Amino acid sequence: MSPSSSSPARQQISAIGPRVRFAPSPTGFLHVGSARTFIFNWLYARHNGGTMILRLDDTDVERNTEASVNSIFEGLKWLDLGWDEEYRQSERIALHRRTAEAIFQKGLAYRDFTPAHSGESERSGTEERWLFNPGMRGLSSAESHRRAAAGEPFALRFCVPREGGQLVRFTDAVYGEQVKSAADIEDFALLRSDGMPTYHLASCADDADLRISHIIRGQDHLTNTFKHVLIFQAAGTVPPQFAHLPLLVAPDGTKLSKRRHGPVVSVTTYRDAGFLPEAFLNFLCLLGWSPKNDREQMSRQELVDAFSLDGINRANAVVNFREAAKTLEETFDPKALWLNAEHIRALAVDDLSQRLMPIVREAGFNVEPAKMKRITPLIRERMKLLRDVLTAADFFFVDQLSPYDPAELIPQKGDTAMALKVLRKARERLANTEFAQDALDQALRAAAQELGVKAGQMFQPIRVAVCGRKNAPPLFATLEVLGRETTLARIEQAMGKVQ
RNA sequence: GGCGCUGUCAUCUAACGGUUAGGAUACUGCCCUCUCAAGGCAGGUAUACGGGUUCGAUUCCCGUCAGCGCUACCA
Repeated sequence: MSPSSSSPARQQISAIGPRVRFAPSPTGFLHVGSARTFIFNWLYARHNGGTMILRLDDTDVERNTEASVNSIFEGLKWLDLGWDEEYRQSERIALHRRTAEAIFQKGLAYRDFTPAHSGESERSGTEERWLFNPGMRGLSSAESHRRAAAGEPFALRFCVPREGGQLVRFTDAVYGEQVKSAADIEDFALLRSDGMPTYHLASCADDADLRISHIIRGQDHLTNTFKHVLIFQAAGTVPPQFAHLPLLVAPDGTKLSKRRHGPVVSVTTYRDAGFLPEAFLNFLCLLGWSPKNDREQMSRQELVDAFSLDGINRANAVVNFREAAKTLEETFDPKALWLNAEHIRALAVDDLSQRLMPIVREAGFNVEPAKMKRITPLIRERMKLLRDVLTAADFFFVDQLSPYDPAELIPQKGDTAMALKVLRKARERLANTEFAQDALDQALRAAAQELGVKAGQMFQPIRVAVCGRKNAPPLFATLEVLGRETTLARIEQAMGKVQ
């Protein structure tokens, strides 16, 4: 399950089970849409006992960066799903060229000597649709060879059959039977004029060579698939099975993009905000896929067991995040937050506690793991994000409470006098009560009765004195963890504030 | 513009011709309760529109509208 070291040398190809791949192009950080594609591939592989392959599609030297490669690994590492084989397209260019050459030899591709970025490309500016350049497609082979031999640069284009109303077809596991007239497909490039393979060529050549059995990818490739089928056939291989995934879109319906939508589309944003990888995984799975039994909160293993291509639907799914939200929490899709809270509550206390430690430490608090373990059960039902530990349990970490409004110390339907009376009583009683939940509970309730105030009126001033705010975890458990010394000191301070 | 795909509550989705169109999130109210949460209960909101086919359409067909994707020597 751990990533194999990047040895591009031919690895043992397993003949057992499906072989799927995730093939990102390293032009930015790991996008949530990409992460979901990875996840669906991984789920399919694991459910069917197959092989998960990571392939970096880095043939575009202009735009690929090593920083992007790193950030993709960073995101995938956080997801913690792993893969079985790893390749880099840039190390397999010889294969791509061989494939292109073979297609050319069969007469299924031709040289296009049109200079790159020439006036010709302005065709995209016009409303004209471009299918091919007759002058180049119709070049005699003698002429073609002559110009190539003379060193004139050319791109290699696939010669799409456009006579006789040929149809290109394939079956998509999600979108069903797909048919398109070959006449509607343009003569796409296989090799650039610098000899580098294009995405279409490299991708198909690698898929064939790596014996990929199922291509599971975004629906933005659905139309491209017709070209790919043409390439596979020209290369003399049987196309793999296809399954296209509905796209993830923003609330405005447009494709998720960093430029338009900001950091909410980056996987690391979720990590840094305190999402549990298993919750994030769960959330993404529910976008465009359904187990069909109304299950929502699912563990990694449950997802593997339940996953099936049949459950994938066809309509785009919107990630319901909010741009321009005031708080971090409001930024995320509410369902993602809810699922995260569910997963947090499903975690064992020790486990959660360990995950909380680094966050607390990074925030500058020095807390012993043993103490954290005692705090965790008090706050875990009050967290949506791991980072919430900082606001939910802050008073456990500090020596000195940050300033709060003394008015908060005044109980419901009470006054300053009552607050003072309660605090005084609490100080007295807490000085010689055992600091254990039950004992504290009994002692303070009894004290309330003696004072003739309601339990709530008794507890609130103490809570505010000790936590610095009205809303906090259950009081007795809190006091128990805080201990007598801290509790009494804070009550003392509170008394000073009311006067 | 051409080609392709899609259209069920605000959002994620279920219902493979027959359901009072189900669940979840979010929202509102009530209960529980030492506050806040969590939990329980209850509530409102949906089949884009128009035609067919059928005894019967969310479901099948056609059209309209809308959205998205592709239309690069990007991936």
